[in-house]
Amino acid sequence: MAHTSSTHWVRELTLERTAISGSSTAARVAGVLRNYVTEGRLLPGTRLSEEDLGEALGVSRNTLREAFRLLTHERLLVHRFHRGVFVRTLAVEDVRDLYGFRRVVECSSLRRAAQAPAGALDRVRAAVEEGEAAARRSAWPEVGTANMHFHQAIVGLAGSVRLDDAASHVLAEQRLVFHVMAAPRAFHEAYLAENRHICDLLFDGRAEEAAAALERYLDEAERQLVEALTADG
Amino acid sequence: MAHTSSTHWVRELTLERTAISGSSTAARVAGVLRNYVTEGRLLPGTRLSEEDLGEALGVSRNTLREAFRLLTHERLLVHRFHRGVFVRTLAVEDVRDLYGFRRVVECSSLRRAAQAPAGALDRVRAAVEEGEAAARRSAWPEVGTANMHFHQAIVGLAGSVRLDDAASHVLAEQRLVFHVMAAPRAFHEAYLAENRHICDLLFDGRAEEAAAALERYLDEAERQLVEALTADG
DNA sequence: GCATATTTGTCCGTATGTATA
DNA sequence: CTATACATACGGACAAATATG
Repeated sequence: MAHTSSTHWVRELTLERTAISGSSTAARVAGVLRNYVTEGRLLPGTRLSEEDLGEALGVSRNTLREAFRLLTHERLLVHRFHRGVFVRTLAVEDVRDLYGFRRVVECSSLRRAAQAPAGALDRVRAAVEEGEAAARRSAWPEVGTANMHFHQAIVGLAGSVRLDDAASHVLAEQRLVFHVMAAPRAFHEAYLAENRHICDLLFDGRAEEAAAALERYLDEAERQLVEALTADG
Repeated sequence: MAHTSSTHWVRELTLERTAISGSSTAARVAGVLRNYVTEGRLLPGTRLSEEDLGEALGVSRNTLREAFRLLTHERLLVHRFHRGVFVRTLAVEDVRDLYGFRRVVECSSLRRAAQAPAGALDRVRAAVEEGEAAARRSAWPEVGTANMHFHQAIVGLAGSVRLDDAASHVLAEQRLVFHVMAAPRAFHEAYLAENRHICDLLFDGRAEEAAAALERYLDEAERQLVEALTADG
């Protein structure tokens, strides 16, 4: 029986069994777990028991393992042989790596904004406004989500779905480390004005300045996260 | 029974059963299939039957599906719901997408060469020399491989393993479309001098010029591939 | 260090739903 | 419309490795 400790969060898991749905069961299970991880309800280091989870979600071990594999490929989970799967724990070098990726991809995408596909620029502005609106409502988790949309929209300026895809994985992984910030509100809030500034430069056709601003922005965010990581762990 | 048409290539499949080997069975299966795809022995559009392949390789369907997932994640295979997995067929828009990714990632990595980690620059030069040596031996497939190493080394200048990873998938996917070139020798040979030129600019500290040269290079390669694709497809 | 219990790794058989001929 | 072939998903079995006492 479930003697293991991690029974709290398992209990509240549910899987939408509605309709036939185009996607597979494993994909839906992966979606549920992905939300739990990115929303911080499943913390890094937690072990995901095949038996407990399978029972809670009402799926077989084989399908559950399929969902695990999907999330392992996205780097949200890690698989240790004969020991199980765990929510990924990011180290300092992982954070540096993530920002190295983002500096290359996001800044370069900004510089190419002049050749951006139709509608891509508008999605950048929409993400900025989404964040500002959420801040006015004091909905801080949504501010964080809007911030992710902003950066995803910047990558979208390059017009490559493969680049969008790689960026979305990196941004999801990024959420594994946001929870170390003691004051997430202040952390995300500070970047609202930065996003607006970059957006305005972009619509002014000053792509090079926008890219430079974003680079300073990413440097600062990396510095803050590394500091928080080394402080407590 | 094997009534399906695709029995020729399945027959010659073998899986190294030697030793315990550090890697999993699925990883070895994926390696065998990856080689078949990148070497052009398994052509785009071919369906991979779970039953036939599992029997030929002597592995269970579960293990085989794991291998399929690995290769699907690399975009070498596509998975159509309830229809099976197929060797990916690239369309013109895929080629444009690939080069969109490469323009952003490779050119931006070149521009950051000044902050490249130790040894990264040397790996660029080594790849250039590897290609030149292979050309002197008239080993054209190896010239193609060295060319991939060159571009991978350029991305390595950015110093992000996640970026390296994304780039390696894109470069592997690129091989799905090389087979449409009627004269692969001429295609790869033409870029040997370009690689050397970019490498020299890089070692001269003229990163911006190197990035501009690479951009023209990628534009030209894309144009050639699109032309070849629209001609016969 | 040893013996036991638990968990994962691998594989099989089968039932059901879906697409194609 | 029927039949066939196949992927999807489940449940069970046993081996192998790990964790626990």
